Amino acid sequence: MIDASAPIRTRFAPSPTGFLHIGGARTALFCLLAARSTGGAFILRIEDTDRERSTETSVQAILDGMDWLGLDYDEGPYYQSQRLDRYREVIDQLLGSGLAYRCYCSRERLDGLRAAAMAAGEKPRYDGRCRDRMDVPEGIEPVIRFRNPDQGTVAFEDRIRGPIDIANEELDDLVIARGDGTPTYNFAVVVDDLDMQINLVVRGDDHINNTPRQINLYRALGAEPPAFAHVPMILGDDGQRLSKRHGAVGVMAWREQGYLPDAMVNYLARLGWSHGDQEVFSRRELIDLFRIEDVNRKASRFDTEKLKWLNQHYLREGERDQVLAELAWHMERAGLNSAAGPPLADLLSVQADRFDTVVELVEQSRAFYGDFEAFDAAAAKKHLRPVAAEPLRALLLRLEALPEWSPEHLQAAVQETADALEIGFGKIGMPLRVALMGHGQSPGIDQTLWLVGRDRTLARIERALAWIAERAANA
RNA sequence: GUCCCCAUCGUCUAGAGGCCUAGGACACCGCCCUUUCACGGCGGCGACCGGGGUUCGAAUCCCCGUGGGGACGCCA
Repeated sequence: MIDASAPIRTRFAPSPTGFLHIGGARTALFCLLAARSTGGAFILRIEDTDRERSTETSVQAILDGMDWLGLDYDEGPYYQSQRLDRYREVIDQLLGSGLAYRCYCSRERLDGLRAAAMAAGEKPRYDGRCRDRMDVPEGIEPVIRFRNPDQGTVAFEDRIRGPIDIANEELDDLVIARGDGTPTYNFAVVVDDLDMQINLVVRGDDHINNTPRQINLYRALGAEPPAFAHVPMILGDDGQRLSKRHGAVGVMAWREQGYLPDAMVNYLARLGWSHGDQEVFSRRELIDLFRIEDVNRKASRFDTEKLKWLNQHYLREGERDQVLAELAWHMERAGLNSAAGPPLADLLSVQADRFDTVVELVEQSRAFYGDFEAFDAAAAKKHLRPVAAEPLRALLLRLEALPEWSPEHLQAAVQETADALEIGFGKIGMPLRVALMGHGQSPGIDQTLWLVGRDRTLARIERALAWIAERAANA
């Protein structure tokens, strides 16, 4: 048995056949948390034994995703493709001791076996035909199969699910090496986890069925299996299994939509794991409070609405450096020049609590960094009317004379203009807002003026006045 | 089909036999705040899958059913 208080060594072992998706990211996060919470180590291993499907691009995408989320590993990345000799060695060892054997059965025969078993209402499994085969058929590259025990049951204590046992009769002699000599998944993981001294395997619950056969492999190698923790899967918004149809497949796609790494991590942590009623967790708290046995058993749905809420929270309260970095990234992506307007820190100070995502924030801030083409028709029709001309003209004079372009002075200027004309604040505020932004939505008028800046403000008020005059002339 | 897993508000979850007339969060609906849009504050709506047990007492334990998911590959 594994000492529960010993430092935990976990690994995240994705196969590079796509980007890092939500489910993988959460598994990686749980691995990291389980390890760090005990002062252990988190290892990254790339499972690329399937050369057909593994790509360099995918490896990079996974690395980028983890990097963006701040899921830093203590060791790795290790690549299975670089450990082929080691697998060979273990296979020979197994072959030598009779615990594995060569199988010459054709795929056609195997397919037939499978079909027949299904038809007979049984679980498809290899019939062991080559188990004790003595002859060596020519012209066939045999696969290597593990001689699985056919008596008894394999029992293990899942750290999340509790006790699980499966009869060996349900298992068959799995292929551990392909015809070309490369190892298959179930075998390579065992060798790797052993060599890397992993003592807790955290992975998706679709692997529960693989666990007994892997345990048999550990035993055949004379080793004690590690502890296992199978985390439930994450479903899409619609309750269906996550797939390409769900739009944002990779975590980087979420970045593009304006979500922050800390929000994502917090959301993912809370999906399938909880600590009382707490919703917001810093990374430090996550490490301090996380315990793998507190993870849920039920599959959970990914709820974008709640992610948005957390994102809004982190936009407002999150670590400034991270938010600013994401903001800068999105500004550039939106084609906006951060240098052509207020400092991003100023922008953030007034816009942070107004939007859920960085993308919305940036889109609604365009007017601070460049000119807009035209006024929003409805807003202009409602607010840029002849009655607005006088207040705007009066305000223009005050603003031109303003000694200091600060929110306080700006607020006073607008208020004084309204007072002098004996009109409500809104009678001047709304036309001004449309004049400055092109539409009717913006932060408080003082902050809007502040962010737009003196030169642009004066020019835009004049432009609005000209527009009003022209419209009156045409009427 | 066979085996395995799962099951509390629409969603994420608290709950480890009495603290539960089931708590929190998101969403939704009101009200308040207000120069727009938001933020925020207050309040509301809203769930223990069904049936049997066990027990003085069950959301919590057991069994069956139902529903969902997963695995059955020379993929991982």
